[in-house]
Amino acid sequence: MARRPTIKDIARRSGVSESAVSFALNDRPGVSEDTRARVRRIAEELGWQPNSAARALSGERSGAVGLVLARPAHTLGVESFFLRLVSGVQEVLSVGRIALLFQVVEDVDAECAVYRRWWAERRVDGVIVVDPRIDDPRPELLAGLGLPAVMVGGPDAPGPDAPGAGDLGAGDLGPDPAGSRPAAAPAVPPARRPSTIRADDAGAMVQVLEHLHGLGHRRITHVAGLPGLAHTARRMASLRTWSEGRGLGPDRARSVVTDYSDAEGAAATRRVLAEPEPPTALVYDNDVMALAGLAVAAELGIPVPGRLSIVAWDDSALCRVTHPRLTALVRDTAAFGRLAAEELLAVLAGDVPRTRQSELPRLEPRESTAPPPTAY
Amino acid sequence: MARRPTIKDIARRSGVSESAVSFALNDRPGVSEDTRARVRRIAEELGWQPNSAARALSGERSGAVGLVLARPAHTLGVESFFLRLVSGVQEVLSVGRIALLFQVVEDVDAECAVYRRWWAERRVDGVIVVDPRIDDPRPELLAGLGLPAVMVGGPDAPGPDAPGAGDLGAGDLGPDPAGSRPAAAPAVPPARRPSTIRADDAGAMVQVLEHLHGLGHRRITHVAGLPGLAHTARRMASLRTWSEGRGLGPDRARSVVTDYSDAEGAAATRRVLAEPEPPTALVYDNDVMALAGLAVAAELGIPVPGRLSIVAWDDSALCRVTHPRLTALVRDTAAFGRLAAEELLAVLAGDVPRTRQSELPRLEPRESTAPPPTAY
DNA sequence: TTGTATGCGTTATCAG
DNA sequence: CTGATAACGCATACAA
Repeated sequence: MARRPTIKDIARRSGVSESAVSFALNDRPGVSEDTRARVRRIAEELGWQPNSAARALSGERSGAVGLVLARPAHTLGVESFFLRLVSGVQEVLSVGRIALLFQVVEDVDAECAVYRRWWAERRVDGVIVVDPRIDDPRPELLAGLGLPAVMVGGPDAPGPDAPGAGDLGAGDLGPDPAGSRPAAAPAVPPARRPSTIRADDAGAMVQVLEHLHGLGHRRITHVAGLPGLAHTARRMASLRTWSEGRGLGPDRARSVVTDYSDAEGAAATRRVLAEPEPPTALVYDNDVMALAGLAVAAELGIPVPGRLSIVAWDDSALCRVTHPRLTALVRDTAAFGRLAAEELLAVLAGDVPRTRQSELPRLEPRESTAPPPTAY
Repeated sequence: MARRPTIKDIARRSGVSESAVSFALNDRPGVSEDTRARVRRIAEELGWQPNSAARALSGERSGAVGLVLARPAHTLGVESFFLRLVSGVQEVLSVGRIALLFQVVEDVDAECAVYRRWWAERRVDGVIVVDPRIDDPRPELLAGLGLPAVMVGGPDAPGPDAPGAGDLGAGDLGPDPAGSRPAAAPAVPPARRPSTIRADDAGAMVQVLEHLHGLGHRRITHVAGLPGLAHTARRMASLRTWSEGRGLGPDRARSVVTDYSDAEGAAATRRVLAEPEPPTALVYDNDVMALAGLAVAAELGIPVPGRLSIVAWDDSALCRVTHPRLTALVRDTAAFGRLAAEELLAVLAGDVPRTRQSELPRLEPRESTAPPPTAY
């Protein structure tokens, strides 16, 4: 590989010392404006860029953040969401010349292993964590490692956001880096806990339900995603609360869980539509399942929205290419990613981890929702 | 962040020198089996991992490869393909503990800028390049930088694969790292040109056309993707060659280009179906457009496959959730990614860049293809 | 077989 | 304001 210019080259060409060059290039005082300008010009000419390894070695900063996607192999409904999220994340990172390390793994255990490795190798300065779970081991792990992190789509009701004293072990080798589970780990100072970007799943669910209720629907089924995910739980809880408030029992409004796949989405649809009193409206936790549901309805000869209304959680091109086009919950996923990246940069800059709220999604009514047949 | 163990810690604990530890850990001769075992045990205990920055600095290797996705904002049809590709890439990289740097940018110019920056920062040891184009500036650029690369889905007819002598300039600072286009760059030694992983688009296209022709179709339209992409050109050329061989003029078999979006896919479908002698079969270059086309047909009251057959290039969950389910060209995208990663590792290990062929895709007939009405 | 001495490119700490 | 000099953690050529 062709040789790349170093600070030494610049120093030689500009006739000053290496440290002067370093100062000039990093906007530090201790160098005359004249010299600074000249050094910069020469650096520019030579196409110099700081060697990231050298900088990391001396500066304790790798200039990279990580993102791991644990996906259970056959589940691909979240992809569109995911790529838009990453795109937003990078909009923010790239201005700070921060690189993104990306890894796809099979499950959360593997994900944790990646975090440990990245930490031990000093590969990343922080991580963005997606798909928060119930009893999630990751916040503890990351806090224990002292690896700054942002949980994307964190809990609706986070613990107290205590600003932080508390320094984790000036101790010797960190918390058992090779070792087993963080289960027995001691309580972690709140200041090192990951930040959280909250999506208002509860509010969004109410919005959807009110839309359907307003149209006259009284039998609604929520075809939820993986039950282990925090946002699934939040949506289900929100539905329960809402339906109690509306005086609808679990026979009228309920959630059924799936693994997000088209197969389970279709199966769930078939099951509930075969009941003696089938729902008149279905809310799907992603676009792929909504499509699968629509296909099942077509197959059964059930007109949408004539006899069945369908709502997709999360919009995508898919929701607009069906016939009828799907009513969907639209959110600005790239903005979500930007917010997460900004928060991570803030934490890296020394801010106390905190919880931030993203915008409430907007329900976009299209052709797949209408009053139920009984309303006529 | 908690302190991480270094080689020095291991040396102290095991009572040998740092270099002995280094030898032991890197499987180099010059250390007794006894010592090696002990050192390893202690390293394990301490949870030691090599500091990637230090290793990169001394070893000239960053232990990371890069992948840039230039996507024109509203185009998201390739996503499913892309994530599966990345997943396959990582299966291979992760065994070698190579990290993947991932970046999403707006266009090819920005992509080139990323390569230059990564090169100058020594961020990556090599890159995987996707979406080869006609008159692609990237191979020249990468060859000039001396950055090992693999083009995924490269040309069907690559230049001669000359094994390589030729060393690019022991020259001073490499090829104009800050500078403008590689246009005026001198011819690049073949040995530094990127490797190529070929997908047999031509063969796949013939397969699709033969399937349709066998069913009786004589008016076929290929709704192609972005015309600037090499694989689009290959598919179009293949269709032309095939149709000439079959004696079908451009009024019977032809390609129309789009930008891959559902909108243009739908528009193209509407346009061709409105012609006096509309095609009886449509081949779409991605799944999203195929879905859009299906929706248009539904809207126009044209039964599929009764009066119109539809084929999707690239399978995904989407093709299985429609009604009817879409006949699709299935390829093992993860295997494609694995192959690309293996080739990159080989080049990094010193192999001469070469061209490798991935498996021919398989056409999976489903419910969207049938004989045309005129065949009855 | 083992320990010592350098270098990798930067940043940071000192003296001048 | 400037210029040596020492880290940072690892690899390696060389001496013991």
